[in-house]
Amino acid sequence: MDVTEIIDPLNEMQRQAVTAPNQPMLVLAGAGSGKTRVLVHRIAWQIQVEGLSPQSILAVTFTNKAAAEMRLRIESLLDISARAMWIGTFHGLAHRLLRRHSKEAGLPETFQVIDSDDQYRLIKRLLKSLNIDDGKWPPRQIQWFINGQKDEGIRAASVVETGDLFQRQMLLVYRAYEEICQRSGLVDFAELLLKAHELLRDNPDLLNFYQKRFKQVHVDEFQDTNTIQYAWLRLLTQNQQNLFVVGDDDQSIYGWRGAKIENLFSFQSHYPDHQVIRLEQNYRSTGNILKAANSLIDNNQGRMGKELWTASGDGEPISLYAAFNEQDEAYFVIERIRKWVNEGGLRSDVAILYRSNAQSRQFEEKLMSTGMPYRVYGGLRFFERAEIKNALAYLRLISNRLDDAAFERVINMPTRGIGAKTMDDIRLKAQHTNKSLWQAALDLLSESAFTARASNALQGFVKLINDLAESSQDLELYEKVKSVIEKTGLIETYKKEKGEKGEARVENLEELVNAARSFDYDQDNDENLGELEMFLSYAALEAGEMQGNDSDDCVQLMTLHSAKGLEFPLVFLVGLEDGLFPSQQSVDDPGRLEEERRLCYVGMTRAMSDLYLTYAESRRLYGRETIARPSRFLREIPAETMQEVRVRAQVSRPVTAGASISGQIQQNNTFKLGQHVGHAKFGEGVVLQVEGEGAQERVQINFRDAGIKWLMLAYAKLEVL
DNA sequence: CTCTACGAATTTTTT
DNA sequence: ATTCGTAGAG
Repeated sequence: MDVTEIIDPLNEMQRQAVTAPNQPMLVLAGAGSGKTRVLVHRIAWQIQVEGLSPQSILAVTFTNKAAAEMRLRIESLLDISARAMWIGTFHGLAHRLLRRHSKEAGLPETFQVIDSDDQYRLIKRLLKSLNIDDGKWPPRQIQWFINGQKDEGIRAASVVETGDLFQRQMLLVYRAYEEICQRSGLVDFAELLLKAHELLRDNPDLLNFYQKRFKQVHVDEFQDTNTIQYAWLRLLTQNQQNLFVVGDDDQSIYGWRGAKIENLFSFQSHYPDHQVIRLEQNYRSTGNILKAANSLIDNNQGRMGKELWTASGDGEPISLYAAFNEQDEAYFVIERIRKWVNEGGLRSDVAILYRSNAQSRQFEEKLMSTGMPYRVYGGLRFFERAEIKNALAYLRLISNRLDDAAFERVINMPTRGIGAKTMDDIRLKAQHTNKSLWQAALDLLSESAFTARASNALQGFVKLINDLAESSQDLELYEKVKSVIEKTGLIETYKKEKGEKGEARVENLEELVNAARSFDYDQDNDENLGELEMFLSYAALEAGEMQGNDSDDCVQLMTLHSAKGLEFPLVFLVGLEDGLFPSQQSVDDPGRLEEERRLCYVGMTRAMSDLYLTYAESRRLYGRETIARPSRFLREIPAETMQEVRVRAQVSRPVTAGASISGQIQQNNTFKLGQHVGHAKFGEGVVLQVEGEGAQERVQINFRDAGIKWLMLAYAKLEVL
């Protein structure tokens, strides 16, 4: 292969990064500057030119999606299989290490990965068994504490005690939690990273082996690494100084979950011989958008310094729309999307970005009633659905009877007459004898400690699990899954469940069988573990996307956080109000405010050619009408890049769904949004909405004294003030 | 065990 | 407003 293929598509700075000699490298890659391209080409360069073998390449990302994309692009560039390379998420690679060296890591060979929901339930149950009031000590907070400590690399045993009551309580649970996980063979996400770090730290031979094996270590989105992830990277690269990281301090938006933007600075002192390369040429957005984004982010302190520029022109100005309320905001956005589509634009090229999920609703309703296809990113993923997790819990229990989390989950699902009392007895026994719930249940059964009824029910359950384990022993994976959802009565229960919900659940369970059928076992077969166990790990580590409506041409709705890394020709950044964005909880803390600003920066730089910023003067939030001021971020954007859209003068909206589908209806011109009116009985008020036409026309009015009312225009005698 | 009612909370999310 | 979880009744 010709080296020009690797080099030619790169600009000068990218080329410098790709072809740099082996030394620590920090590539500060602005939004849209070709960061993934640099990583991919760098790896290709090392294989093609430096002669590294694929197995000496390690590349770490944060999401499975990013890892998959990188792998794909390397394969298509080099036209070789990237299978031998270690490309994956921090968690995925940590998992692989722990599977290979479970003994050295002090884990049972069959350990299983639990997701945050499992973790939450486990903690909740733990509190109950420790007799801790979960009202006073919210499980969420404890989960937060435990994960926070683990992210910092701190074990319960090594927490520095302050004598603080709060801390003492947290620590108590942390210790108990560690114990129960160890006993049940369960590993949570943070534990994967922590254990992987300890594994290398405490086993010099292993560390040495991997240090030698990985000639180059690449990290994507380095600004998002937390303490333990960076520590792990340092262990691997401290001898060979072969760490190549790509990141952007201006796009660090995960500080709230432990990401340490400081790692970017630490890198420079930990690797004194490093080289820094800045990628500032942007290939995505127009000049106006970049100018605006640059000015905004310039308000942050202590940046590493970077200014995006583009070789293409200024483009259209950014549009700013001041909506009357959140309804008006949604209507405005959807009108503009319709216009875009009418002019031949693709819906899938349009994104509506918001700060919090609750904001999607307004847009969904209006999109739905307009009949415009859309897709909301972010809800429950496939493997996180309750029915799926129930089925998986059965499989887990079959694989490992010590799995207390799975036991608790399915002991009475579907209901089989094992109630709270029986469970309490089992928990108590387990706690006293320091055994698993399963063993405790067996012990209690042999002691005939239950009423006949409870005893029967419990025996039935024990037999069910044992029989399932035995009968499915030699079955194909998908047959195992099938047999589980049928013989446990799970699918039967959901079939009886009324309505669409039950139907959807049955479908999901059937889909689970399909997922098992198409599970690619060979790929991960190097980890001497059963197929079922690998499938379960896969389910936990890769929760799977939502239903794949990818083929349809849909408007994309998502939070700003989930938009990172994506780009769209037309972007609506909505809800730009103080208190909403930046969120109320951040406005008083300069650090958090800066993170919000970076979030805004990320949002703006998603736009390729057209960017709309909108805010509502009044918004219904948590059931209350609130008056908001435009976001402070708007004032940080230069006026010459922006153009205010005024539609209220000509168009009276919102319009109802039916009306807007039928198209160009004539609206009355008397009662526009925001119009002050008087009513004989209700007094003075302001028009909020107008809908319907002719005799059906109604207006919604916010009366100063009487509150918000809908009035039929034909009957209500309204007076224009 | 299931159903109803009431109260509390309510940024962001991946693994 | 809405959702979610728990407590108490049936």
